[in-house]
Amino acid sequence: MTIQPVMEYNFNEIEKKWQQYWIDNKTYKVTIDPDKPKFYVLDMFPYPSGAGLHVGHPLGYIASDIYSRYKRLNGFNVLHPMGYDAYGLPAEQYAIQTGQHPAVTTENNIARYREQMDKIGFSYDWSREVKTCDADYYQWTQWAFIKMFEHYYDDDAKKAMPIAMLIEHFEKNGTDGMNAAQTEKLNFSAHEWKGKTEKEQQEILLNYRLAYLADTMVNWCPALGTVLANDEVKDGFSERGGHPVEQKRMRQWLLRVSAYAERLLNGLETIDWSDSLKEIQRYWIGRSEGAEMVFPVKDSEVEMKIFTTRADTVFGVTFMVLAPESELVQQVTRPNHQKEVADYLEQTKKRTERERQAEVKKVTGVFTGAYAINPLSKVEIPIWISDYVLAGYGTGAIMAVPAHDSRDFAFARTFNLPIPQVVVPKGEEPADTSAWSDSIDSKEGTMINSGFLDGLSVPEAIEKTKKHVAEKGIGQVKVNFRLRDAIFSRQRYWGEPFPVFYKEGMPYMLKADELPLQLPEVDKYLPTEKGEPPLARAKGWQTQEGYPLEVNTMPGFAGSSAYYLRYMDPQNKQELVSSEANQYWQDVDLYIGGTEHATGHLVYSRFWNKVLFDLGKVCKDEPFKKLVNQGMIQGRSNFVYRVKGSNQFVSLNLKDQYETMEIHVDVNMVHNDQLDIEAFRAWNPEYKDAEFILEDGKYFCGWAVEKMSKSMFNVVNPDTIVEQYGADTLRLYEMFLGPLEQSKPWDTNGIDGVHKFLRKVWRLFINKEGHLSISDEKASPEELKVLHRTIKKTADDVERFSFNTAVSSFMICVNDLNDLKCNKREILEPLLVLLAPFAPHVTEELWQRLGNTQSICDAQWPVFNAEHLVESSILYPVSFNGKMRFKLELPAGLSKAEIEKAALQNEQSLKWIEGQQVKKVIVVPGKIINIVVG
RNA sequence: GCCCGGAUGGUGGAAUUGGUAGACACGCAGGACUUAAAAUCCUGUGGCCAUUGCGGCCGUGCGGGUUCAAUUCCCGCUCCGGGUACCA
Repeated sequence: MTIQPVMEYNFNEIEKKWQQYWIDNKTYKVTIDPDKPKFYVLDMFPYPSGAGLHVGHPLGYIASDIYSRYKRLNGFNVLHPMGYDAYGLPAEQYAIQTGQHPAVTTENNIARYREQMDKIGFSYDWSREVKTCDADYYQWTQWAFIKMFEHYYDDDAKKAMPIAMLIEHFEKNGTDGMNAAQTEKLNFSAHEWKGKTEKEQQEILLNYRLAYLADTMVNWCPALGTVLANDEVKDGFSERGGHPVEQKRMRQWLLRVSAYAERLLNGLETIDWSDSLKEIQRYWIGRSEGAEMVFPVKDSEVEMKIFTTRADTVFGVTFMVLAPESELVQQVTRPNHQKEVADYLEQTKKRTERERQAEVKKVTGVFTGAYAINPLSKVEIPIWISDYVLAGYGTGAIMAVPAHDSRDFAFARTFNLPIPQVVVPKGEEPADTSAWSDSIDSKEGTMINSGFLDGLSVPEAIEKTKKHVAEKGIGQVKVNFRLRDAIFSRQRYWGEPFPVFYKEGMPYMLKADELPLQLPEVDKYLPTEKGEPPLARAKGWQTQEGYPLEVNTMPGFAGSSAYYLRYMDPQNKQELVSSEANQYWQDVDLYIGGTEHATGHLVYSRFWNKVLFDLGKVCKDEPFKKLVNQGMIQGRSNFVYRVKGSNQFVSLNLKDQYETMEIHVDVNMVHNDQLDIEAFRAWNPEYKDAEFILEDGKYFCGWAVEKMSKSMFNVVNPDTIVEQYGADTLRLYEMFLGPLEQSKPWDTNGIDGVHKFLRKVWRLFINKEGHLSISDEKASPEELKVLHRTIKKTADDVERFSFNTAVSSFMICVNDLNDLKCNKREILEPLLVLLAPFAPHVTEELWQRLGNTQSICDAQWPVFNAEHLVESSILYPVSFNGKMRFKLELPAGLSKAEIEKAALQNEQSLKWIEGQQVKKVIVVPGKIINIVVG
């Protein structure tokens, strides 16, 4: 590194100085101030991993920091906090391997994260820091869980209600007239309810509570020794670690997220998130409107209830299919088919989730020997069992329409079932289905072979069938959701303990004054010999009365579901957040984070918030008003080319002359794709005596975009950049790299450009001797135009999160001021304010040198004055047939006709018109002139 | 398979409502300053043709279309990235 002369821009010294100043003066501490409008800017808080921050993490933090500072300069009281999602699997895995307490490693990692963040100059109010593993914080996670246990969802009121009201209802009317979200449909009278034991009653109530215990099929990950939520599983493997996941039946805590499906869906209409993110959530929630229809089973009392979105195709049904797990399987199977069915069930049970995923195309199934009766056509149709029907969706049973559903089609072909066509696409004739290789689309077309529906269009037929079915009492219109309840138990140590104890095997909640229930110490972070979770190892893990405490812990998303509320009032000992603080800060105005949380955190926290909203604890139904996704920073790897069988390395453009091997090199010893040969020799003893075949005395490396990871040697640390170029350069460069939302590789090739820019800024103020050289002369119209153009552009760009173009506009401005040799205070002082959100350190320094005694954070955003941009003349591009040919300077304010006349009379136009006729002239005043000839 | 994004010079990218394609920056080439280097500054830089000046033609993944005018709108395709996957 070169040594900076004193008078030059010395970023190391400046940044240290101002970071200390901000701490000493509590510059970023924020309190409730009713005289100012609030603005809440939030980053998704990080999980503090052992690897520290790499250069990709701060991308969103820098963007949100710029926005926060910008809002503050515009007079807002800005809440901009940060904390840590401190519970998680990696710390626990590390603890299992090393025996070190996860609290210790987590604390170390947090310290490292903090140190790295501090070097970048963020404007976080650290006095509001939240760590999810602090008892002071997780007390409120436990509290919220108790509230969920104590409430159920009323489908009529469309909100959460106290469970006491449900009990009251049961005592008066039983289940009659009650409309609550539930796991299983129950029917009992008030008399029956009163006749039950407490244990039985408690079991029944679990069917309704928002937090409940139930036997369910869970995603069990043997390698991690725990269950996982749906969003933690990708393609049959755990998202963290990539271990296989299988289905297993277990008694677990769940959150009744599905009760809020409709509200979670509708809420999306009211918030400003990207369309793609909303689309992901819509799909995940998966609303579908259809009909529930009843098919009687022949020679039996049993009725099969099915769900379909295409009731109109009911005349095309040739068989029924039950999910293997369906309760009806036992009821309908005929004695002479018992063995085949039992064999099939055994066989499907053995197939893991992974195999089912991998063999989607493999069709399996078994006939039950029973027949159902089509309620419309009265035709008898066979009932089959197949694992392509899911127990968890709809009713676990379907009516199969093979001609118009590809899965039903494949099944019918495999088992030789009839395939009658019932919908004919527009402009086509009925076809011979035996010639088809797949089902045909039936979203549009005309009904055939469908009794009273014949000749109707698909939408007409759907309506008519629904009506018919409702009138005849065969079924009802029904809405189904794909969204599942969230499994909330983890068989792990490093998470929030449940505030739960057991009496006669039934769960009960601790009292509010018994919280927090602290995470106990254990001798090992492993399951017990009996296979119980690690907390079962804790000594005295029971209540004072001796009741055993829950041994599962909460999942990762528990702690992140309400942290944004805690930041509003982080030290409150009485409540999660006071109503005063909540009324003032309300909700998050801007949330920045990665799109990977689309189906996890961003669903759970919306759910959690809605529950608290229903309980009157928070004032907003939706927690995150606007959300911006930052793109991922990918790695950019560098390669050297070793000549095979030698210790010789050949530069990129000469490598084709040799037989070479591509080897990853650490990108930190490559600059602009040029290898630092000395660093390379020192990197690894193997390369100590390496020889090089150079181009023009330089060694050029090849490159590729890959994941940022240690093994590719392409991890870049923000601290390295800060040391070399300064935090202000890092901030500007990360923004300059491209649009915030776009994923892009980290590439330092352009960083010199932004660093050079900051030095140019410095020199506008400071002369070669290192003294302030500033003039109080009145600014020229030209200088004012440059400034005001930049004020407008910067504000517009920041408002629409186009930070890369904002940086460009600063560069243009500084280049222009350089050309004008401008060193006037009237111009340079406001310019500093514009730049302050992007480069807070250097602007503070120059601001102070200009004689200001207050931090630039509290300056005022300059007022834009359009008058300075008024032009007396306009340089018109003149096009012929749409092609720009020359430019014509005309006075501003001419009429269309005058502009047209001037353009046609111009000497240069004659050449382009020559020999042709002017057919038309288009004039857009202030923009363009287009002359059509031919 | 389905849904959503994207594709612009050697590179990152700009063009906000259909109106001058390539702003800004990197890299590269040449020059100034210097004993030399670094730093700094100046000039050029989409491709092809012409180069004596002017200039001309092509060009925003590919093929069509709408329009006076298309990177921008419409139709059909290719490739890349993300989400999701038996959801009836």
